[in-house]
Amino acid sequence: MVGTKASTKAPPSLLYMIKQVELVVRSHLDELLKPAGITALQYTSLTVLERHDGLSAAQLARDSFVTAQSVADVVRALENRGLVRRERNPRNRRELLILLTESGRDLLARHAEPVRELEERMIRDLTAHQADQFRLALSKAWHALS
Amino acid sequence: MVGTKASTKAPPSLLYMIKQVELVVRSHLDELLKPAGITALQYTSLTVLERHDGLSAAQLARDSFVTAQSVADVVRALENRGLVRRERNPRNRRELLILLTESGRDLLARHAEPVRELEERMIRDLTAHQADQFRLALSKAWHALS
DNA sequence: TTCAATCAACAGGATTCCTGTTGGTTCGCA
DNA sequence: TGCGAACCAACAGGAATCCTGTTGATTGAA
Repeated sequence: MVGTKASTKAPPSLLYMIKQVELVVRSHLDELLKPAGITALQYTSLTVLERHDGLSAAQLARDSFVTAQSVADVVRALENRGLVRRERNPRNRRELLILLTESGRDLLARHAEPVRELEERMIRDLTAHQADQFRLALSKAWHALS
Repeated sequence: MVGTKASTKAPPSLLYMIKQVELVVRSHLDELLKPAGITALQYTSLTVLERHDGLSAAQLARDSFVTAQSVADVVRALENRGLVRRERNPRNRRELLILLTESGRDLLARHAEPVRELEERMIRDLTAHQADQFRLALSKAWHALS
């Protein structure tokens, strides 16, 4: 992070620091996931589906502050790799539900531990209480802008 | 953030929460910057140059955990818009220094206040102390992964 | 001087994101 | 009942962001 070191100027903004942390996380995730042939964004989408299997692309888009079209690009990539499949919602024929496949669940299981270790490394210099406060601050920041 | 509400499942990971906050920040920034015709990423690059005018693309790349080639794409866009110019480093003829133009400084000045308001809105539900701790946690997280 | 490291640039391609449009589905309301 | 508003997926097309691999120039150190 340029500007971290001693300087007479103002500290970097919180907005900038969040971006920098997200950036370094993504670079580690991409490295971790390279053997699996998927990007950090694709992996993140899979973890969302792990929590909420059977979301529609429109729901996923609203959650992600991007357009449905952008989500469709990611979902198509995941579908081509056989990690998700799509199925018409029987209760609402407009919607196509996105569902994890066995292969998708396998991929998530294979990477759960390395990703957990990455997160532990990120907060290794925080106490348990500080980590809780960090989580709380992120949650409040997200709510304030949503 | 899907999964924020009551659920029997585990809470979303910190890695995920960071991404979500960065995402919602970027969407607000993009909205803010749309009239200026630049993206959130391009604006962020400009603010880095505001702090450290005359960086080389290679330095910028190392700071951003992306390749020099990716940085070059952003810099080219900024150069085409007349917001930065490039100039051979007289002390090291390999390097091309990236410098803000008057137009670039104007753009930064025009948007400083709205961006500051966005950041204030983000932390409106945090006390001053909590905001400081938030900043500290982000800094420690960044260092732990760099 | 020679060799490794560094830097910018080019080619080429994948991914992520957008706007705008079309057509099908659902739902409320006249 | 039917009709319009809202919603959903998909297509076309394009911009922005990222990558690998390569080339050539410059630098600095052995």
